[in-house]
Amino acid sequence: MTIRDIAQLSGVSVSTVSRVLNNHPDVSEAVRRRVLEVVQESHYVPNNSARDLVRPQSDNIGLVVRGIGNPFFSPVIHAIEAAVEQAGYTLVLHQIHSGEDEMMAGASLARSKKLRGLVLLGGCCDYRSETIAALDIPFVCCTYTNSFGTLAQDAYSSVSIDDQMEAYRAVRELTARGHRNIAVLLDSTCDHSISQLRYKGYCRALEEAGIPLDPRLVEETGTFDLSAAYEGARRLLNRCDDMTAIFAIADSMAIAAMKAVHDSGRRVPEDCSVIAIDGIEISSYTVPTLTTLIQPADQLGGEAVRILLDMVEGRAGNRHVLLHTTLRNGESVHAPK
Amino acid sequence: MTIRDIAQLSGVSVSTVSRVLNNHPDVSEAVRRRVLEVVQESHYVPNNSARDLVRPQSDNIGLVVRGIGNPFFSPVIHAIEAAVEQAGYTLVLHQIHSGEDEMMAGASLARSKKLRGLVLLGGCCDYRSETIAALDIPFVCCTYTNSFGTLAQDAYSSVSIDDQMEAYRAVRELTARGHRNIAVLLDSTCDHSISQLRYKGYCRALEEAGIPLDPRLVEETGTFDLSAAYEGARRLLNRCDDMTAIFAIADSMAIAAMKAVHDSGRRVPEDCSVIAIDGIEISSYTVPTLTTLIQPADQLGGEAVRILLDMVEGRAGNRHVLLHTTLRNGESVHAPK
DNA sequence: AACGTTACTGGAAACGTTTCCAGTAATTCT
DNA sequence: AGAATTACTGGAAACGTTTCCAGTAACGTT
Repeated sequence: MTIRDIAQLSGVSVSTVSRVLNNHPDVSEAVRRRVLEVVQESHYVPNNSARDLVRPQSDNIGLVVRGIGNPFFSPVIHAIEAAVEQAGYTLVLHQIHSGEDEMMAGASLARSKKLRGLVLLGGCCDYRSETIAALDIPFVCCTYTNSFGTLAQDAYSSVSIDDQMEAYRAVRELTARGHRNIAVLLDSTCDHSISQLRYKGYCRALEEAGIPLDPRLVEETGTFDLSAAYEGARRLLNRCDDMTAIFAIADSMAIAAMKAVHDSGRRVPEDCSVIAIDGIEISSYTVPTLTTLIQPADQLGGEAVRILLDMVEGRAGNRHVLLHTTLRNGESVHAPK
Repeated sequence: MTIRDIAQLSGVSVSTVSRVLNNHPDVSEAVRRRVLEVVQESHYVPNNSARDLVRPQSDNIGLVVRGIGNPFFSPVIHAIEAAVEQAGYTLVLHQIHSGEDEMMAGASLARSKKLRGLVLLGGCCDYRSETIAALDIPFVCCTYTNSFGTLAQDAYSSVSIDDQMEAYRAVRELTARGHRNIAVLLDSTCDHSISQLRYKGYCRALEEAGIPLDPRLVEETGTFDLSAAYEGARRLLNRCDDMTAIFAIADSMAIAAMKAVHDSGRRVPEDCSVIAIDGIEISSYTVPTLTTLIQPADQLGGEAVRILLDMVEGRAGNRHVLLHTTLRNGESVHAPK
């Protein structure tokens, strides 16, 4: 079933059918109705490949995400999709796995799907100029900042929270209450990641409170899943019985950590406070509820798309936007005994 | 940058470049290397649209999922993607929202992307023969059974747990321990859904235990999110102070329910037991851990793809597979006081 | 030496659209 | 009435691939 069949069936030319399908003005009402009718009853859907092939540019926006399963990403992806659709574009979603390079995946996707722009979600940000050059469409990084200075900042956009600063704020919630033996639970799925930035914030907060950095209190899990976080927290609990608080760099890790605290016979928050950054839905339904800095997920996704489309449609150049978290005062933080 | 440029740059014809790119045998080693080299350094990626357009059939398998955010789907999607990729196909993921008809979305996707087969995840299963006919490629439904008899069973495949039976098993865990005032927490995002099947299992278990069905103990939430489940559980708790157990039809709802129980001043499981079906990762990190029937998510996804590819490649016809859950004995179930 | 194979390569058609250009009929203007 | 405009329609090229077919050169065989 092609456009030619439709043309034949409705007794008009191929061009006319095309015009009807694309809402071009120059077609009579009678013909338009007739064609639409035929289209309807023959279940015809235009072949997207042919369409994309001939159009000078597609309406495709790519989203490359590392780990769709990450619960924090759910609302972000949702917001991105909504914004993209609302603007009349189509979202092409591509997941990448631990080994892959998201930049390469993005470049490949961009060429093969003729993308207008690209959103990168949850990647490692160790891009170099050559890599960026390989990708010659506008792109925006979501959920991490470039604070390492190795990137060509003016070649792309970003929108994220200030990971280092927010981590600093989180840890200050603890130091302000008098905690001094504060552990940090990191993940290390990639080198220059969010994890490192948040770790820096942790260090700064300690330093400012005059607390020396104690390597025993730093725990880095190899993979990003709950069992790894749980085991990490267990090691911390075994190693440091003077620890009074844990800063986890993600809500999901914090949930695992709270469980580990509980299983060790201690209580959250009386014996050990837990704080995190993210604000996923489920963390306000745990017992106790998690105290965390909520990332504005909707805004993150929405803003990312807005910035990207500004670039795509030539309204504005690239820019870097920082959003702020809001503290949710749950039940998992307390002054130390 | 097209295949013609590559041909020019490497001094061979377009056909030859194509052959190199598609690993056809009839090309000399020297030429192959030369072409590959040029491809490499010019970052050339074939245009997928053109490719799909000309090939008699694509390598695309579609996945239409209702609510990517559902945590239970994460491992299923992961398994599906892995299996599809492993078989040399490409997964095209499409999310649909509450209002949309997944069958129509699937049909549209199928035509426009030239899909070889389709996986439907988490939809409502109110298909009629006409609708199925509109989609003329093999498809497999994942995560729900057809127990309503309204479907043309031999027109498609399915793989899922026996929702009614497993719900029955879950509730029997409660009746066997002596519970008699057992509530059920349903969602109602679509009419003929998993929810209804699990509800039937609940009814059967009660009947078998000689417990009359009490409508006060049936709570149906409008939407599928944690806050709705939480509110539903709260209503139950307010309404029935003789209730000693809750059967939630999904882990995530159960987590919200446990929170509601806790917030009402009662304890899980001493005052109120909670059991569910799903087995998402996080539900074994709650306090207390959730007792639930674990669905074999990996197997579900893997089997779905296997069945689908059997149909696509003509190795076998359609079939309906039922998988079994395994009980995870958590801490959320106890005998009533 | 002529021939059939084999190994490789190039030309060209085809896939299903969109869009530019040209053409026709109807309508309005002078 | 004729010219100019308008409203609509059809033809054909183009998009970037793959693949069929034909062609050439080198090689072994009789």
